[in-house]
Amino acid sequence: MNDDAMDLRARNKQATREAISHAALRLAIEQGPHGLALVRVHDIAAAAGVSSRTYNNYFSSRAEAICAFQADQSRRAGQALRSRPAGEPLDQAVIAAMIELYTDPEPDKAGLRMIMSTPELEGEALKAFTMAEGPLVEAIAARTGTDPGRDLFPAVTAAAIAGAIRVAGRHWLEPGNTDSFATVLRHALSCVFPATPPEGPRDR
Amino acid sequence: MNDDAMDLRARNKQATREAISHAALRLAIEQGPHGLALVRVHDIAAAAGVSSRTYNNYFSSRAEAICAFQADQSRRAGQALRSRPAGEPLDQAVIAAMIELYTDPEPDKAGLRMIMSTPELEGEALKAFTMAEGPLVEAIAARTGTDPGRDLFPAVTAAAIAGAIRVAGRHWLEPGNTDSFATVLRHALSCVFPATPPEGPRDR
DNA sequence: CCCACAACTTGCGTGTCACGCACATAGTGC
DNA sequence: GCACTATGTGCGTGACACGCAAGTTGTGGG
Repeated sequence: MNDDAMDLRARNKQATREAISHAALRLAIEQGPHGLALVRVHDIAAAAGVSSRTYNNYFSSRAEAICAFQADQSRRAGQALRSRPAGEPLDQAVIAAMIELYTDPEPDKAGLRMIMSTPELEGEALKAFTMAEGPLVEAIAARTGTDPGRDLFPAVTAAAIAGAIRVAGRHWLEPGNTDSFATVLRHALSCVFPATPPEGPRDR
Repeated sequence: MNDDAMDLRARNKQATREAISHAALRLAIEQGPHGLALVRVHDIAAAAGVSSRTYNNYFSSRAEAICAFQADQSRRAGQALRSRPAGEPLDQAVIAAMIELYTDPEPDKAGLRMIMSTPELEGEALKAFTMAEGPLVEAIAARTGTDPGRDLFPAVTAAAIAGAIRVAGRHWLEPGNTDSFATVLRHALSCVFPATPPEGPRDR
């Protein structure tokens, strides 16, 4: 995260990666959901200032490059939950952590609309949201004292959270909606926790 | 579903579609998760008895063909839930409907392992599971008397259910597991409904 | 300060793929 | 039986993913 913590090589690599994914998303937004096929690999690479071959060293498909930002954000979900106070109940911790992660800053509506409403990107977008689950499972298990290998609760809850975030994004993009993303996300996550989950480890 | 309800054209089309997807899945399983690149479009088409061009008229990627069966099953989720008795509580209806849909017959372990543990298929597999959500939203909304356009509960719950089914599949495939899929699925879905959802329409 | 090594970028060649187009064939309804 | 439409097929084209080898840039030891 902090550039000073990496050597020059790692910083350059990170910068190249971000330049490519940023260029890919920008060009995709320019063409809109229906003109994705017009965004050539050559154009993305040129816009990022690298060769087409280098683009392929970082991403193996346009979809992967376009959705990279979303995927990176999802990867931070576990860390966001872990950074909440230890005593905080799971539902409150999850809601606070996810709102902080996904609304700082407010998501780019055009970018989110691009990756969530383009059929060719659908699979990669789902992968991006699903990437939050792995880290979340560990964080939830640690907070609730359950064993993710024996108890399905952490994995199911993580999947439900990721699904709620996705649903919140879809709802936020709808034309008539005027609420902030934080508001929508809070409502969506509240549906995941209608009641506080049971105390201590569960049987099986 | 019933062939007699379709004319000859539709039956032939359905048969071709199934022949292609079945051949694709079979060849993929033969090569295993690591040899997916060796399964050529030409081979799939030949195994299904059609030309490569026809294969492309039905599916636009190998992943789509291989995961077609899973996708078709997900599309029936809404109908499965609607076929439960009207008075049955949501949680019981969902659990009964999903167990019936996904364990009749017991899933093919090799096929499920193929689509769930092959990186190149990950996006398409997620799309396949997510396809259950649309029909489920309508069925849940109808059963709970909520408006899916105003209330996020049906969509979030549908996403949670689809996620639970996916988690159950992953857990069922783990080496040490000896339970039937119905058992695993029941446990996973129970995590989605720790308490009965509130009665009647919800605010917002 | 310099040099050997490792990491990264780049150009080229190859095999595969998705898809538009035009034509052949099969099913349908009058 | 006859037009009409839907579907299957062969061919050609443009794009892409990736292996390979050579050039370039950063790193660390002497």
